[in-house]
Amino acid sequence: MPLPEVVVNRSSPVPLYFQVAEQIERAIQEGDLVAGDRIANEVALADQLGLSRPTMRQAIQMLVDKGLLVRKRGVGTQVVQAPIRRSVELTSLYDDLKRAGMEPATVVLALDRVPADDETSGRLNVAVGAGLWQLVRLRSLQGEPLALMRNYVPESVIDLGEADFGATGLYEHFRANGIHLRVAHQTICARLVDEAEATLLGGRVGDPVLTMTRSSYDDQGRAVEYGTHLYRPDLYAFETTLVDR
Amino acid sequence: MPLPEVVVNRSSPVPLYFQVAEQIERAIQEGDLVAGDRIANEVALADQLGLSRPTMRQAIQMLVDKGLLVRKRGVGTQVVQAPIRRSVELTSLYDDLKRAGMEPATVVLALDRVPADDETSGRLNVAVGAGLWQLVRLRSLQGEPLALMRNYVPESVIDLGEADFGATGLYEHFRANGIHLRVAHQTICARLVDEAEATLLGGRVGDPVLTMTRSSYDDQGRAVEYGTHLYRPDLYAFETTLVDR
DNA sequence: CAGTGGTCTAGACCACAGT
DNA sequence: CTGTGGTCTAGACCACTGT
Repeated sequence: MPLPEVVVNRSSPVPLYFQVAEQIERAIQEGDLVAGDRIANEVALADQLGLSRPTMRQAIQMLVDKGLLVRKRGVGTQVVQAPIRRSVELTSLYDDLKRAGMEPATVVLALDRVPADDETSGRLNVAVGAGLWQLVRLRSLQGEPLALMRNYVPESVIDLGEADFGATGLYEHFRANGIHLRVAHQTICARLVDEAEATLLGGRVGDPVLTMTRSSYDDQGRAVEYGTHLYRPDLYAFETTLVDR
Repeated sequence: MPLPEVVVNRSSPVPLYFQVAEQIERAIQEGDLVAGDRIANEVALADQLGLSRPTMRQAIQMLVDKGLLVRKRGVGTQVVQAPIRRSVELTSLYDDLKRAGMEPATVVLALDRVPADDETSGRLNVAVGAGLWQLVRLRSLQGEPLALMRNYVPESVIDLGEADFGATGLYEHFRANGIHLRVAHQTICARLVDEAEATLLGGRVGDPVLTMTRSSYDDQGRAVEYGTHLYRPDLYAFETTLVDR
């Protein structure tokens, strides 16, 4: 029984390869397929499900890209011997926490318009002096400060004046306004907090912080957001899955 | 001129989609295609190059996955407005530095056999007490300590006793012995160094460090390596490119 | 409406691994 | 040698975007 109970619904708007990948992923997460198991070959699977081989292959490729399966020519496809973790996706911390069922609270420390300086103009591909929204937020989890976030968004991209960032994440606000993020570049490093940061984050001068800077681009390739964030390393870490392609 | 000077060599062993992707990437990096440029549609490109549409599509997909292009249905494919950076790959720091033309020096502080404890056995999917190679290295750049790396490899995977890790990276040693890494899970965080670490890294107690733990899996899905590394944040940062799929 | 990417088919041949 | 994934073809229809 190389792959139990996968069925596809051809009248669903969900792509066939996605349906198949979803069900295989669930089989892995529920233990029907365990680490090291080999699944049937692509041709047999495609035949078994009544799909063409390219479609079946696309389903498997999706899980290879997620780091759940590995393929080896001449051998077959196997489940990776790794504990179950989700891969890093293009979301904000707010999304992360909500998905985990936590209830983060966000305080907006500043929301104003500033001219682009050398740093932000370069990151956002706008002229020096161009109008930017500046958003500074402190995010806490059960009363404990977790992250201090500073974001810049060109005025030409969206009007942030109307948004309530105590209730809505920045990325959620983008999505609701038809801006679809596609690519982001992140740099992660560490340093010590200064006095102002320590006060806000509930620590002392000399505490370490994780720093993350990120530039995000939408589906037109346009830079829409640049952020510099500080995270308390005792409460947050970055997890990534790398896949060799 | 939507896509200048792409030619394919059908007698080359390099896959056609790879040849095409390579040349488009070079066109972007050399400025022949600049941020915001739209390339011709898939059908036209395939026709122009004498390829089938799926092959042309695969070439474009490769660059979308790298974060160089973005696609939008009904609109087209455009170059992302981002400064040129390489995407994170599944390599060691040693590979990174060598590629950058730097000459890192590595000192092996320890190479011995230890029994797996609770932590390492869980990370490597071996029994508690199973034999592991332990490798501790200090990496420096032009005399300046950069990273302190501790790695564990099951004895059942490979014999590390013969290797010279002053001259060869761990990943390079894997490759040379037919072990092909495919997937890795990383966690990045920060803390303060203790006294022993500070001495080795050339700093003082109270300095911040970037921490990274990584588990790597080969093309059979087998856990082959677990490492906990410390990086000096003034000399190193993690860069990642995220792509929404 | 025309143009674009998104999905899907039913084959084919090849390269590599293991027996 | 057999079986596997890797690549490639020449079409097709659909969904979405912007005019």
